[in-house]
Formats: sequence, structure tokens, C-alpha cells
Amino acid sequence: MTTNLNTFTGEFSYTVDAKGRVNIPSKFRKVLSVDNEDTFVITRGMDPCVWVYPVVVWQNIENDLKSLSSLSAINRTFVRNTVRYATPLTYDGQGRIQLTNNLINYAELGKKTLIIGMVNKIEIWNPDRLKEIDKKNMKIDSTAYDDLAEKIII
Amino acid sequence: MTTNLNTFTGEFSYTVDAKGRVNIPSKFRKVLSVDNEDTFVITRGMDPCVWVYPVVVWQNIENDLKSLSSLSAINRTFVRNTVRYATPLTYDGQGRIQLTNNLINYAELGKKTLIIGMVNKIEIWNPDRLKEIDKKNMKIDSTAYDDLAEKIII
DNA sequence: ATAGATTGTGGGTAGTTGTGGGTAATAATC
DNA sequence: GATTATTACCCACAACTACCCACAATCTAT
Repeated sequence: MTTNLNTFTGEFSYTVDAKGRVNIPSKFRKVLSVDNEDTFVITRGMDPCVWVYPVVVWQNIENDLKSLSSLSAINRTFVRNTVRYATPLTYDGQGRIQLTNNLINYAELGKKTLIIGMVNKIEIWNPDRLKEIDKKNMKIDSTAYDDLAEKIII
Repeated sequence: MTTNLNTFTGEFSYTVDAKGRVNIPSKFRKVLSVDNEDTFVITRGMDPCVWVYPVVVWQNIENDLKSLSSLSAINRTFVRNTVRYATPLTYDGQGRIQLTNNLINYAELGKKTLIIGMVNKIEIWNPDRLKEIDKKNMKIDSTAYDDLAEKIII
């Protein structure tokens, strides 16, 4: 296989167990570069879902944030909200990570979850929330969507 | 033979077996460039069929998607819907790929399938669905069809 | 036309993966 | 300091997947 490292695609149905653990799909673990040392950083998504980054990818984001001047109020707010809920997590012997209550509540995660590869990160969704958001975004901005579709030849 | 690499033409009838496997026509495997390492990426087509890309072609799409900022809701939706159903698959010793249930359901694939070379990708169809779509599109769009005929000299 | 190679189709089996639960170590609370 | 709650690590099992072999139909070349 020649698949890109730290690059995730596909959709998977998994369950959050009574202890708040979710499995990271085996396909995602396999494309993780070794320097991640089996570790992700989980945080709030911009949508109501959990974002999961390979730790080395997250470190790049941290470095970008460092370049933002704290003289600007917007910058301070942006940095604060981005980093505030970020937690590094190493998965256990079965490939599971232990979610935090904060993020479970934010994404309204129940037992059934959808895990979606988003190229450079992973999203964990409550399936019902995703359906809602999907509809809403398609309605609002279908022209912008078409513009994108023209730029990226599929 | 001087055939272009990663370029597919022609139509073939194949069967999906009880385990959800389909053969990639031998002619298609032979024009695959070696850097694909016998691997394709399958995903939802815009029509109700399965799209199959050589993995090196798909990686270009992934790289384009990585350049889109996640601060925009449209971008997130676009990336999600593009990669959500994408799965890399290496064919087995007999030249078959294992389809996912998700895509089998989406394309309503039964036992008999049509595999069609679409130049830079491959389509897998339920023959009945294709007949329907074909009729519909020819009716609606015969003028747009004429416009295209002017651009591409055949 | 015949022999040999290739190709499409089917099935069996060993290993992997997702999910649940148990136990010991650690942290938090009273 | 004792008790409770939380976390980290281990084991178990069922479902699924990857890999292997078999065979018949088709194609190729002599």
C-alpha cells in the first residue's frame, strides 16, 4: 500500500462504551506515522463533533498559533478557543481512546457514533447531528459548493 | 503496446460474489502504473455507481483537499462528502477488490455488474440503474450534448 | 486443432478487529 | 486515613477480513 501517512478517509460506525472509550478504526491506526507514538490530540470541532489529530499534525497547528500576536483581541480569542479543549491521548492495547466528558457532552455523543476520515484529521459524530448539519450546509450555500467542485477535479 | 498508463476504456460484465468481491478486469490491471502497488480507491460516484480510482490519482485529489481551510463551513462539508466513502483497496491474488457494504447499497449492486472504463477512473454499475440514468440524461440534455460536441473533436 | 497459459468465480481457514467486561493501580473525596 | 471513584491494563469472544487453493472457461500460440 502506498497510502499517504497521517491521511484519513472513509466512514465507520463504532460504539462508545460505558467507560467513554471509542475505537480508532484499525485502518486509521495503520496509516499513522511512527513518530506519533500511538498518540492523538482530541478537541472541539467547529461543527458539533470531536476532532482528532495525529499529535505531530497538531504540533504544527500549535506552531502556527504561536505566530499570532496577542496584541489583537481576535487572535487571543481564537487561540484560546482552539487550544482550550485540546487533550493528548494515547490509545490502549485494543486501539481505543478514552474520550473526555467535556467533549462527549459537546458533541452529544451517545452509544452509536460515526467516525469520519477528513484527510488530515478525524471527526467523531453523533449520526443524528451530522445529518442535520449536512442538510443545513447544503441548502445555504450550494453555489459555493459548485465553485469548489470546479476547482478540484474529481 | 503503447497504451496510456492509468487510462481505462471499455465495458465488461462481471459478478459480485457472496462476499462482495468483484474482479477488476485484467485489461485495467495491466495499464495500472506500478507505483499504484495494485491499489485503488473506491468511493461514491455522482451517479448511483461506484467510482474506482488508481491510488496515485486519488492522492492528488487528497492533496488538493488538504489545502482547503477548515474555518469555512462549506469547505468542511465539501471535504467530508468527498472523502467520507473513500476506501483504499488492494486487489487479491485473483485480481479482485472487496467492496464495502455502504457502496454496494448506494449503487444497488446485485450479482450482475457492468464495469466501465471512464478514462481516468472506473465505474461499477448495476446494469438496470445505468439504463435508467442513460435514458434520462439523453432526453434532458441533448442541446448541452451538442455544445460539448463542438469542444471535443471525436 | 491442441496444449498451455491466463482469467473469472467459488469456497475454506487462520488471523485480525471491534466490543464487552474484570482487576489492579492511581487519584479524589470525605 | 479510609472510602469511593477514576483510570490503565489485561483477557475473552464473536464477527469479519485477508489470504490461500481449486476449478472451469477463455484466450494464445504453435
